[in-house]
Amino acid sequence: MGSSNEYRIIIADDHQVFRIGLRGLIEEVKGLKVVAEAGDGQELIEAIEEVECDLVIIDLSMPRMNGLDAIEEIRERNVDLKIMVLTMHKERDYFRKALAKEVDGYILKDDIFEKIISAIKSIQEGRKSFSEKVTSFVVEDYSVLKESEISLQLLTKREKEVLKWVAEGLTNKGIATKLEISVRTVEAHRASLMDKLDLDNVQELVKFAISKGLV
Amino acid sequence: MGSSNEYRIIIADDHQVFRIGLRGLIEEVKGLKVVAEAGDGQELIEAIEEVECDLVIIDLSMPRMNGLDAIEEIRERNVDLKIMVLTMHKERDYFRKALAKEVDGYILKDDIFEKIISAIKSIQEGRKSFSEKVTSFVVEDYSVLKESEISLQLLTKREKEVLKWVAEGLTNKGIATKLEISVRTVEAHRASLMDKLDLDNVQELVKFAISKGLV
DNA sequence: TATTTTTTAAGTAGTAATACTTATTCAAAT
DNA sequence: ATTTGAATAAGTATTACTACTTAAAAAATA
Repeated sequence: MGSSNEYRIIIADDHQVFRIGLRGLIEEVKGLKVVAEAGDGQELIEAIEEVECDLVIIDLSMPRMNGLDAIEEIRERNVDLKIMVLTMHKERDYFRKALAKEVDGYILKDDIFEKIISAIKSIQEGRKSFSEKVTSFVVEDYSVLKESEISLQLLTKREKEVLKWVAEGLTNKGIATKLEISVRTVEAHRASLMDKLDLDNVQELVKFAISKGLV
Repeated sequence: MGSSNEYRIIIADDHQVFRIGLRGLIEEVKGLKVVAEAGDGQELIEAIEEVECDLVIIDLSMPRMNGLDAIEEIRERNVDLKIMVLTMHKERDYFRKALAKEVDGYILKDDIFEKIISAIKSIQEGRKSFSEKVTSFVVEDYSVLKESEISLQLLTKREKEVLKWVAEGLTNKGIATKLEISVRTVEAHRASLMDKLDLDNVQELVKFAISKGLV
């Protein structure tokens, strides 16, 4: 906890109206005080340098420096500071990335403000607090996500190359010409990657390639 | 304008904190009054039925019924109501879709609240108001975007259906079975849609379908 | 160095898709 | 009432892809 008897909070969110709403709500609670506001990650870093505080409430999507980068920056400076993410993103990916940076809370803007306040209280008391709407991911992730994660690194360099061109719309013959190899070789690569990925038509190949960012 | 001498506003946004902030800001302005709040499109429709109002401030991404669908619903009921979109989405696609539904304003949550208030004033006086950050699209769109826009509505219902199943990964025979028609018919539909879209392989079909949200 | 994986390639047969064509029925618009 | 567009379907020939097999260099790894 900080130097004063009040719990000192900084709000970082790029939406001014939201900041004003949140500040109003927080300051109605005895013992909580908003000591600074920031409209982006850069401003947040500056604010932390200037004013002492105990907790940072931070949105993930902000201009200039986004929330995750800002959190990393803060963690690197090794300041003893609680971090609570308050965002609209309920996707597992955002949550996982935030967790990896060891945030103390992850609350959704969807949640009612009572939830937000109770999360702040929890963090103040040294516990962590996460929105029920995202914690379910943790359980699933430990069982399911592994397989799809490894699928790409299961392919050889050449196979990924072929896959890319297939998704781009080339025929096997076209790919053969492009890579200066035989059509039969392209067919072989294509067959083996379909086998590895357990896909059985071009459509699925295209969608897989897109989902992995190959095209 | 409504029955009272005050300009009556309904706020629809799924984030309670944001609603509270916005309500506070609006009610500081003389002559403006927030008569209802809604957390999703459904609630908004109900609110409109119950209370009289002049302007609806509406977010695009909301659960149950999203903003665009809600706007369509409102427009169908033919109530004389101004609609102002207040969203975080600056992508041209959202803006264009909102414009197509003839909204009276499109303001970003990024904007400062003075901008939001002045937009409300403009709309109250019968004008329209759009955030500078999105109006630039309009100019560009009139030259470039036309072609790709019409491409989907160029297809018949059946063709879109076939396209969808192709992208899902079915073979022509599979589609034929599913739709209870001959393979040759499926081939015909497929040929004509490829002709219309000027595409010449499955890969491009899949990507087109994805880009248009068919899959 | 020895072993495994990757990349290369081909044979053979079967399935799927395309490029043309033509043609009937039905509904909607002129 | 006539025309147009949509959905249906088939013939014929060609091209593209798949499923199986086998196998030999080349490269990476143990």
